[in-house]
Amino acid sequence: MQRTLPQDGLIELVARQGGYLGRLLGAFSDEGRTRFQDQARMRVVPPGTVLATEGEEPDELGFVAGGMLAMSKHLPDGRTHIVGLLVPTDLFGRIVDGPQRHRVESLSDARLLCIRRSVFETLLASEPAAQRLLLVHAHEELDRAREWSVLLNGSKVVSRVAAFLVMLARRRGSGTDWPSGPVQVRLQLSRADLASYLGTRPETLSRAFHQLADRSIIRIVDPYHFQIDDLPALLKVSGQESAWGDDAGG
Amino acid sequence: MQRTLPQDGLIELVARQGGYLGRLLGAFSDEGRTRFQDQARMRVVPPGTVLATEGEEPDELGFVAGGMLAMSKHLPDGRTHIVGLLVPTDLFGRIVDGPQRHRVESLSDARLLCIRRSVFETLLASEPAAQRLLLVHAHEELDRAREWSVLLNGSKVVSRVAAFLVMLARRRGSGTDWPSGPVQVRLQLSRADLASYLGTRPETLSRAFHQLADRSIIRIVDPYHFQIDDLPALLKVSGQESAWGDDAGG
DNA sequence: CGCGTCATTGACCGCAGTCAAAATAAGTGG
DNA sequence: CCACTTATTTTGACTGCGGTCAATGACGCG
Repeated sequence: MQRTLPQDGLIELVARQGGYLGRLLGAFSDEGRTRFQDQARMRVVPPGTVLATEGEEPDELGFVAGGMLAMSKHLPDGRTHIVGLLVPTDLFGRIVDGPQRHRVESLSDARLLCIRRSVFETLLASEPAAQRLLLVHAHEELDRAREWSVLLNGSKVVSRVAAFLVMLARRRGSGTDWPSGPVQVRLQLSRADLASYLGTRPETLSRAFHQLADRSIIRIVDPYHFQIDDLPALLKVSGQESAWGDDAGG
Repeated sequence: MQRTLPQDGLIELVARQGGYLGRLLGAFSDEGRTRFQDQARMRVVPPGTVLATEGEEPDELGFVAGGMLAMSKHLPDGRTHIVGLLVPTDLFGRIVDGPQRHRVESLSDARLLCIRRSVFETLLASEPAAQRLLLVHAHEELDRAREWSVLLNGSKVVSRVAAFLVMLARRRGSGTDWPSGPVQVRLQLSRADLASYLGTRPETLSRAFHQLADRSIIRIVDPYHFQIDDLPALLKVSGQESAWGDDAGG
């Protein structure tokens, strides 16, 4: 069982599939892309692997090529909260100097494209377009984080669950507009992890899911698979209402 | 009553007093600093002034030189939430392209150092150190936003209020360590605004303040002035506990 | 003095956190 | 393949924090 997979093909694949890493590599010069390819290595990790802990200064950063990671913080009372999820093409680890501000841990089996921070930084120094992309991305993340804090704070748990399901569905059908039929989504998190992310408890989560099922909005295939039967209703519950089929004609 | 104040002295003052703008100007070349000084102008605005609304693309960005601004988002149900406060040396407006993601509004009388985005951007293009600072700052903001979402979600309202008071006290006594005596802090927000920021209602806020007063942790001088009588207890309630006098010996 | 604004206080109630237990899924050894 | 253990999800009963509605009090202004 090899831990280091054949790289070149995968990197190209990742670059082609778009997302953050794709755009970043697209902003690179051919030379930079080649150097990145030479220096990066692919890692495969099982669930529960801690990639970085709060306070330490890791010398590697990485892109998620498959699976799901979580960024978590722990409160003084011992509890721990997931402040963000990392999905394929997302970057983790510190781009700028300084200690890690949160723990990074794999929630599922994951494939990671890793590169030494020093290498990445010198590489970046000669790629102004990539630098700018990094800045743009940081601001996008910031906006997302603020929207998330509003969602966590302003709405009931059913709304958060609905919003999360919408997010999964949107990611699945990205690009093409909605076929108005049922769509299956897969949950890659345990109830406990999802609860931590949505700022609630597993028990309350279960109630929210079954409330949506009772209202015929979703169908619970098994604890990790859901079928969305009534997307408009789901959107309404999530509090987003519009902006699905309306702007998907790109 | 002049709306455009004498600039040069003020800019230098702001630069010297440190903070984000100070560091940014410090990273500029002498030439860049001069050009910034030439192009920036000082504005004075009354409370309630809307500097930018969600969706628009403002052609100016600015630094807060005095007073307090709020970044707010409104939910589909009509309610509005303050997602961040801007205090002196903070920057507002979009550095990168794209529409404004939240409304920016003055909560008090405020002095703003404004500059056209295009000017700032061309200025920045020849200042790599400043560019990097911008990236670092964006990531710091991101971490702050995530910490904030944990605070909003994980703790009770008294804890949030306590944390907010600690923040005010920390800002006031910045640099020097704690004299173990009572400290006065001034609130620059209405109860409604603070409630929106802390994710609660004015009524609940009032109860939290008076609960702290009943426990002799603070003294309510008037609705906008508080005296902190027992800082350790306040820290304990806020859920931060440590990290006050311990690391202030720089 | 009357009015409007804002903070405070009180009464009520619903959502969700907590504790506890049952049901289901998943893994282990015979 | 089945008995047994362990982990995870689901259901139930209870409680409390905090949101909501409503009334009172404090303050500033015309």
